[in-house]
Amino acid sequence: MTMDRSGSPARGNSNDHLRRHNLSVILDLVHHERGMSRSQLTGRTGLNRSTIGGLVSELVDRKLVIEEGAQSSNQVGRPSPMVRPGSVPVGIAVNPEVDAITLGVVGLGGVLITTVRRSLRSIPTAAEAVAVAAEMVDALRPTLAKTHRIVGIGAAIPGLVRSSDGLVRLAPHLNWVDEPFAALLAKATGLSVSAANDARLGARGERAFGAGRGIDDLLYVNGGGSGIGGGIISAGRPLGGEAGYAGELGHTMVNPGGTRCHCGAIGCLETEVRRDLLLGVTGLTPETLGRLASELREPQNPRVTEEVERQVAFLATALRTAVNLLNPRLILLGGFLAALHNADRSRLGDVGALRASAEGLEIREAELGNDLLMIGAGELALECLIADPGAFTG
Amino acid sequence: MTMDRSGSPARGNSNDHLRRHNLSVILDLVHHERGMSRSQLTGRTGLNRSTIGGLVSELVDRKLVIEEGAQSSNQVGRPSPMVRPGSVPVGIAVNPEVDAITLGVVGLGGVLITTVRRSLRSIPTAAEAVAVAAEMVDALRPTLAKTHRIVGIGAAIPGLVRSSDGLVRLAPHLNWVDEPFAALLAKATGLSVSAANDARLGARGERAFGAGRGIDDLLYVNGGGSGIGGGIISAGRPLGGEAGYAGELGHTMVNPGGTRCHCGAIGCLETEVRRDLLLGVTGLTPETLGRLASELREPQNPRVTEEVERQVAFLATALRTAVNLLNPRLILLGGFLAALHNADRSRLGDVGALRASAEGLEIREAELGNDLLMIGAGELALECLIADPGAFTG
DNA sequence: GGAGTTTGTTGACGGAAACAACCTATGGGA
DNA sequence: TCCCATAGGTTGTTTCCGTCAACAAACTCC
Repeated sequence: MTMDRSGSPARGNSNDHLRRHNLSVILDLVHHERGMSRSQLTGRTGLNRSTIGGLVSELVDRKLVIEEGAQSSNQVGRPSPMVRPGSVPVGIAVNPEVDAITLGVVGLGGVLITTVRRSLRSIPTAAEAVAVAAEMVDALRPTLAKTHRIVGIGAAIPGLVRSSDGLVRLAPHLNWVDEPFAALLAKATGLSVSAANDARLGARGERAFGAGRGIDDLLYVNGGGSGIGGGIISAGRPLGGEAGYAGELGHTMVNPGGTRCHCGAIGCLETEVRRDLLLGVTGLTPETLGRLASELREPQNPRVTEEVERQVAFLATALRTAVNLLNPRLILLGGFLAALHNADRSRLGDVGALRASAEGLEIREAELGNDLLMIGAGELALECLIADPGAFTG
Repeated sequence: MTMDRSGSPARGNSNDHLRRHNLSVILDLVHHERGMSRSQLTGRTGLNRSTIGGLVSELVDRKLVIEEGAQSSNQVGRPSPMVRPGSVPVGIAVNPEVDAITLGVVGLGGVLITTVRRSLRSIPTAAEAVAVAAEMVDALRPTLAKTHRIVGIGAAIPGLVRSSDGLVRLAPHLNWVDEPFAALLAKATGLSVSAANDARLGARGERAFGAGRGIDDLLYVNGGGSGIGGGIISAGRPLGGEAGYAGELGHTMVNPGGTRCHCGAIGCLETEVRRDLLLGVTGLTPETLGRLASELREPQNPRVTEEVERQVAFLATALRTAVNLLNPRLILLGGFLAALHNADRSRLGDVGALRASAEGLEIREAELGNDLLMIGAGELALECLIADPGAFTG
């Protein structure tokens, strides 16, 4: 509405923005809490209850929320009806990987409605991935059309993604360099597409609906077969940095005498702390990955203990640096890092950061598991809806 | 600014907040740009010119801004009057150090009006520092009372400060542990006091009025006689983390074979990159510090070159980690780190971060020099005024 | 069943900004 | 010098939105 010619965003607020903001705040609360009573909404927003009434009924008209009959709540006074996320608007999550493309349909409240996975014979080019994803979206459309409306697409990419336009700068394992994935997918589907790094979206997912709920400053670190990624939430917001590349904890230097990383540096966290080394000493394979946590916790072999200690020490070093730099309240570990943490909680319990920075710190394992990327990417897809519910008409 | 808090506090916005927000936006623009014409204000805020007229005249009435006669501006059309920061409201900056306490009077627009420094014979306890600072404030009061009004106090502390209440958790060189400095000073002066780490305020100062103007993602790193501190600005906001301790870049691990740091870890940046070592090889003393930059740039002695190379390599390692983690657009180096940078720009020109993260990166020297802490702390003192100009009456 | 409590509903009220005219002020270029 | 483009001032109207107060509804406890 109020666009600005000088580049920087307009910062004034008109009456129009006020309503939009309030609608957004309410929808955001209902979405993230998966339902709140009207009286809770008045308490949380500080708005008058008649105002809440008006705003909620607008959201109901737009089919963004539904009102349920009041529940018996053992409290005196008139019971307040529950406002729950509506099921009409959905976002589509897309996650291209080396051997498959996964799609998810995600509704408000972080509900993963459907997941579809298509295996691939070879590593897809960006164009191929777009074609397959678009085809999968088209296949979903007839079913969805009956009861849902697609708001947009969020893509979780295993690589560096420029946030401004969804350009994939580098996805090493897909062999993508400077591929305009989001733009291509938008053109192929006619939907608005946002893309971001998978670990960054993992952080969003855990913060919104996982182990990081309600925590404003957290760090999510994920260990996968191809490396270590991270995502930072600061003051309740995802921290992207200048272009969206922030969070690359895997390239923290932890061992100057280590091996050279594909990034050019030596002794990065992800060259020292590696899943394949753990699989090697435990005799597991990517197929039997599920047993990794228990094998590490009850090692059958001194070499396992040794390797766990080695990797945990490096992980602790990297986390120490991150804690000193970011002062998070919570660190969430995902993938094989969760297994490492599980195996040696004592060592990771105190990473040795500055006492003040560390004293409020908790280190836990991520919660959302396999659904995490779908939920995080869905969050990205639904973001613009929540920012401006007024633009949506069910 | 005051609008979006994604935490639990009330997040709704009433009509009242709207006016407050708009006043705040305008005052913020005028403050940080040190003056804008009314037509520029309409452009930047997107508000109607009659609205701007009303808001500006309220700010004029409150003596927060003044309007100057229009300037001749090579443009056709009626010239627009300049709106400049008013000189009435001032903040007081306080900086306790081991050998002195410095006070500054800072006005809107980041103008440092006065500086007063009182030397100390010995390292002050917190109580002593509070007493001296309060005395100095009282000495300033009669003069200031004629033409100014004190809005509050901002303190720059060489240590870890809890942002919620200004408790100094640890200031190693002052030997302070858990001293409620802000609360004590507030009680002694009757003014509202905020406190923060000095490097964090340096980052704010440079971002507001120094080399970081207009840059939303930057990292400021300062090297002093007692160590290395840092401050992060992310998405235009100071990054504090859970309790305000974020930014401790000095404790990034850069050398596992290094010496033990007072923080307990080994090989921290600040144990390897040290001003005293540079002074040692150049034969300078803290008193002749001014010549450090030139001595490093034109080394008279191979040992200087060697030490510079050693330190620059460690600094580059720490910056690499920070760039990968934060993806800033700008790194500003202050103190002796600026001299190091000056001595070996080529090495620091590319710290070896991920290509995408590094490509938009610039490394420069800080600009504000001696006034930096005063300006940063003044910014802190004036913060609540700018957030809610309606509460101020000249 | 009545008292007390909490909450939704309704309509009047006031604040704030947009918008529309219309006029004035100022400076550049033809 | 005149005309035009830009910008501010003033006044009124319109629109939107949140608050407020009074009332109605629904539940608990005695």
